Amino acid sequence: MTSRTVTLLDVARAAGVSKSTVSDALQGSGRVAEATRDRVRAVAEELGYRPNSAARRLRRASTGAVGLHLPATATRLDYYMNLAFGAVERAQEDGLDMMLLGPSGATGGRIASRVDGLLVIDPESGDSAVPGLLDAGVPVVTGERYLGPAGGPSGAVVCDNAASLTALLDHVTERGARRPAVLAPSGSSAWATALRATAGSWGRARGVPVTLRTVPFAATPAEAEAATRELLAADPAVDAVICAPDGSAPGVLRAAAALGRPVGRSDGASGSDGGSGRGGSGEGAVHTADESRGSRSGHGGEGAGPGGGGATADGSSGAPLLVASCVDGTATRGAEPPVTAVDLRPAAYGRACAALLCDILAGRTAPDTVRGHAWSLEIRASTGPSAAPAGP
Amino acid sequence: MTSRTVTLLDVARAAGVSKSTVSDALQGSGRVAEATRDRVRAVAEELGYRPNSAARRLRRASTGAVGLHLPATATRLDYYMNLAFGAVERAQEDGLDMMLLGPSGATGGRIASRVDGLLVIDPESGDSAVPGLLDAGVPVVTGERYLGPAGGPSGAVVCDNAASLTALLDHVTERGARRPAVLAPSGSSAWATALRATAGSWGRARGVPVTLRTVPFAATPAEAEAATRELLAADPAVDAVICAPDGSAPGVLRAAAALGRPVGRSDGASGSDGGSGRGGSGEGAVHTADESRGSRSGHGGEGAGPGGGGATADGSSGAPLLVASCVDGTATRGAEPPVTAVDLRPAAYGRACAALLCDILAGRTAPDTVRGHAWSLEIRASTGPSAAPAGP
DNA sequence: GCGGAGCGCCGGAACGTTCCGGCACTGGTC
DNA sequence: GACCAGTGCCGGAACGTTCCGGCGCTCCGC
Repeated sequence: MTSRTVTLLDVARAAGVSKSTVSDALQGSGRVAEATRDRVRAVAEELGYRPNSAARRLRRASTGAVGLHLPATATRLDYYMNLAFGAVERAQEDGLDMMLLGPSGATGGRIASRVDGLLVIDPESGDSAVPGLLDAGVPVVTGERYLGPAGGPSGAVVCDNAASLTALLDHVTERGARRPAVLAPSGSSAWATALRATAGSWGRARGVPVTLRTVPFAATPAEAEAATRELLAADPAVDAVICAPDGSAPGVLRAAAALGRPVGRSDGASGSDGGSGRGGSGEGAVHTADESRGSRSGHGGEGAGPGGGGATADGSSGAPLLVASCVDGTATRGAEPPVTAVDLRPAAYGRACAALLCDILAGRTAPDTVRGHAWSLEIRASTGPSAAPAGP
Repeated sequence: MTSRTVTLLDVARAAGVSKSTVSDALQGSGRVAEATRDRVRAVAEELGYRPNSAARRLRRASTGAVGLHLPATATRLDYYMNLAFGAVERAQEDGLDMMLLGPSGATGGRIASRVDGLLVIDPESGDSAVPGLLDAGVPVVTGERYLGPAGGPSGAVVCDNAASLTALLDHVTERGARRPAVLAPSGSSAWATALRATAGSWGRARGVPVTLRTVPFAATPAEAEAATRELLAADPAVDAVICAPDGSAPGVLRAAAALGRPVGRSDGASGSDGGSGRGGSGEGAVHTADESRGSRSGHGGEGAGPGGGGATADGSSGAPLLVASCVDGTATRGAEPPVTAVDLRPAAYGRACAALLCDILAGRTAPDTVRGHAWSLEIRASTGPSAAPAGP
């Protein structure tokens, strides 16, 4: 309160050494006797010395901060919130601050002077801020690859989205689905692109018709519901819906309910408990409602051909529907029934991105390193009896 | 690429003036002839001069950045994501960067040297990071008041939570509810505290028993569901549930469904459309079930003893239930039926907080200014026929 | 006893900016 | 014609740190 701030020089005078020695002692660098080092540390502590970061940065020519860019459409998705906090936490371990960059990214030109590196998550080639970020002159790590015209070399942390969708498709097939459909995200992000491609290739490889339908990158439940309704109206033989966007799975469930399609595997003889006391989300809820709907099988989605013919003519109304999502989150975990999903582990993903950037900045790894990030399949009631009853 | 960075001195030499003149010319300060100013500007532009922020900050003793602290439990809530982006956007307008502070806030002591001001959102007295932030020595603006031991003076942007819950209670009463219940958040945030207090005082003032039940600050749908089940089991006469936490409303709806309580107003003679074609979430779902409800007004109160005695013994099962939420968001908008909620307008709230901080930093307003933030009540199907049919 | 190696510490010199005092010059006034 | 006010520009001095070269001292080997 009295004196403004306490500087290196103050500590030096108090400790009876020069400012260089104080700097060396506190930084751990240079050659300083252990006794001196301890004394300086004690004095600094006592005086409440805090290094002036602006001065340090000026001298060291590094800002001590990294920037974080998220997709503009992200504001609805808790996925990115978790990712951001994971990244912050990891960056902090390396003493780096995290600047949250606005979606506009209008500060493109001068961003390089304020951060040492950049984290660009799910870059979309449609995002006008991205190119400026990619060659801002600082190391960049992208979360998922950038598919637009490349700038300078940049690291990346990628998920094997083809594998995860494949796992999902394999899973529902194993659980009895014969005609899966995929609600794939639009847009040009690597994630969206990979999912659309995989939906097609998986079907061709397995000889199974996969209905592909495109929905917005950050589709709302209502949009997913509408898409599902249209999907099922066009082809009632569809017996599994894998919906990609975060948070939209409840819409699929609602559509299923409205159309009288029970969700989950039919043979899962889970006694419908009549609300047994407290706690965890019971399974119940899904009960048939057999109206005979006009069950004409129109010519379906854009990707798929006319699909596997005949056989499904009708009578499939009321048939069970398996539901799964490509992104786990509050919505899938909390849905009724809980929805099988690929857990991308966003916090860990954020950590991984930050870790790679830290490693690059510290020179511990090459600036164009690409690392993978593991996902896991969370099997829940929406694709059959879950492995373990979900605890509270 | 050739020469490293272009400095003020480079511009000065190129323009044939001194560095002071360049500085004055570009900053708009000082006395510089208009012709010189233009020339310097042109040269700077041509050379691609970017001021070194570290040097500027060192000299000016300001960092050009503000910190943002969010509740540790926030990672699930898109509310805070929206708020954060609103704040970033506003700060950017004043040329300020936004640093995302980790939930741990372990960097407490030295934070003052890295930011010019702090935004602390929904500070909870249980959050150990908050006190350190509040007297970090820089101006602080809190989103909602901090109820713990106060540090230095700080500005605040507050919502009238008492008024919004009152509006909600008034609304459900007007729509026929006689025994509302509130699922109020635990914890010591101003928001939670106000809601708990208002639930009690509103009931006392109106002579209406209000059942108060506490749920976690960031309750999951499952937790809200369990709470609602217990609530309705203990007192089936409850005919409206107002659930506070963001994202948890679907749980209330599920509990209602499981207990056979239709959601919405019974008299809302909305022709039950049989799923008319495409798009928007239909209203459906609400169908009468006119049993005579026991309409006695027990002595409610927050403590809620064993609940209103007799009279409600039974028979009220199947009576309609009104549902509303204190926080609007994806979950309430996308629910089936859509849930009436108080829209706190998080992005605007974030903007308002940032705006106040900017004003304080710029000396445009006193450091302990308190401003209000307006909310709006979004009436939807869960409390009766919505005013306007929800568009897509 | 003397040269050299190495250890411990020190004194500047940057880093790029802003700000303050001051200098030269112009033009008006008594 | 001398003085004064005002304008336009400049030079240096900070801001607080890190880094580099160097200086004295101790200790060892021959």
